[in-house]
Amino acid sequence: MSRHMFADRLERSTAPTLEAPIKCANCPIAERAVCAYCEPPELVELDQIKSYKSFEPGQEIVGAGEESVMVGSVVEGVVKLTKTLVDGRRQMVGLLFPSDFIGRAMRPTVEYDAVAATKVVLCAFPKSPFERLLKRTPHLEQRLLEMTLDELDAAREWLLLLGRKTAKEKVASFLCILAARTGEFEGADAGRKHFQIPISREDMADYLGLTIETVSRQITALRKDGVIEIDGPRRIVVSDLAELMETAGDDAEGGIIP
Amino acid sequence: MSRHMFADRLERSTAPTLEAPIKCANCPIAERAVCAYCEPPELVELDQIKSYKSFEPGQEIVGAGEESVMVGSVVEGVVKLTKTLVDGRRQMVGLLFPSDFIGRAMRPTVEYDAVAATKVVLCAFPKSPFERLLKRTPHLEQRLLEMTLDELDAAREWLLLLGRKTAKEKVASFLCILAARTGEFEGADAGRKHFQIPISREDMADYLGLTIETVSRQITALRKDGVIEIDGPRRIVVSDLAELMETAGDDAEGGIIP
DNA sequence: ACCGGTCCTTGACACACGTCAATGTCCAGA
DNA sequence: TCTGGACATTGACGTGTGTCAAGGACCGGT
Repeated sequence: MSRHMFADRLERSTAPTLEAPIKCANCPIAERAVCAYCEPPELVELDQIKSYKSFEPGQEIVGAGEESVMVGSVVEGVVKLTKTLVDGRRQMVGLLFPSDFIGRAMRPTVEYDAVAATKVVLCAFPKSPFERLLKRTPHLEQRLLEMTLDELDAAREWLLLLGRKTAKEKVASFLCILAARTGEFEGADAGRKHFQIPISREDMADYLGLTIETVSRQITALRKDGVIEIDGPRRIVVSDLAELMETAGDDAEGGIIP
Repeated sequence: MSRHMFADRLERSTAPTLEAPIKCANCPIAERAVCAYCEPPELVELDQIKSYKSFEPGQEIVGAGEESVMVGSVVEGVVKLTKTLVDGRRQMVGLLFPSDFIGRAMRPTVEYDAVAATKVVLCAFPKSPFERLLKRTPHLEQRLLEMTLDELDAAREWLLLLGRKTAKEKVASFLCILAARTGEFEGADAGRKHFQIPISREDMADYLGLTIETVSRQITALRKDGVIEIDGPRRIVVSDLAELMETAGDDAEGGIIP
């Protein structure tokens, strides 16, 4: 995934005239707010205050307790949000993929650490003008509300996972979520699906409330069960998606893959 | 807490004229939307579609998978939101107190069971007219966004609790949260604080991702440590709030009690 | 007062997962 | 090619919490 690939995708497909909406790769905020036919002034303003920011793997984007000054969208890469107890125990509380909203609109401070899990490109807006724009642009506010509701739904599914699932179910659930979120960009044929795990075992452990050793053992167990195949620590082939979902413990019709 | 107490609190303090805002006890939706000075038409409409609904302890308010037809506010009592795995393991994913929003605006179905944990009174609005109103009333939508953001913050703190805290820390954290949410209505003097636990041990276990036996044991342990005193299973006296928060594992300055 | 049910507490034991430690794999840099 | 470090896997063992079971406390109905 080279830098010049990013550059390509970030090119606007059209100029920001009032006649045509702006295309902003993987940034639904800019893309949707920018509707030339209903609110021309906002469109240009939002486009003008946006900027792209890049981060290396492991680099901190913003830390817990800091003042919230930017909001935006993930354009490329994966961002992890984590909370840490005084003695160092860490729990992931958010995992953001391209097109996800990042930042805390309408809140003064950040309550978690946001760290790049891979190379990351953000489409960022300064918080104050974005909020002013938000108040004047109902359909933008509505869009933000919908994204927040999505995150809340995901968080509630996550609570169930952390509180009541076994280690094996946790790992299987995580792979299901990954298959749903990243698999769309990769191969899939008749129940088989292959994709990259974009984060380390340590990050998986922080996501699932486990240790890296347990994560590793459960992945091995799933391989021995014939549910997945492994090609290097980061490359997964799901042999039978239905069986993986069975192992994850959710209802078969449960909406993991919408 | 008698029925006639509810009736008292539900009385409108003023008539719903355009000159004076409506008071709706513990329903910030109706109370805030109803601002006679900025949006008179919405105010009257919101007041006209609202209705009060009562539920007995254990009664289901709405079930997972059902169509979402009502939204509203908790006026009296405590509502639990739970998710259940196919084999019956249950996890609480929300615990609503008076003034909390309940229901799923902008979503077609409900993804969890909502059950009255105590006697409950809701201030309810039919979903469709409420949503239409929402789109025409930016400050109402903004209010809903803020409440959703609050819930998301609480959910993230909850993820940390479920994923990384010990049983003792979980129970202590829960008591801290209760002290913050219900203690305001009860006694408090110089570090000491007493309040009722409004839910059963089973509900606590579902909240904390534990079994009732472990919850019971940890409460006993906290009592033996001298952190709390017990007067019947539902009545708690926090001897030293600072020490309880210490036991909960959060940073001392961490914002459990805002 | 007595009974039955529900809720809570306490104890003995089991096991899933954490902890500690060793080994393997891969890759960048010398 | 060798080496050091980061990351992942595997094994042996310990422990926190679940499971199973018994008993206590309370409450409403008869």
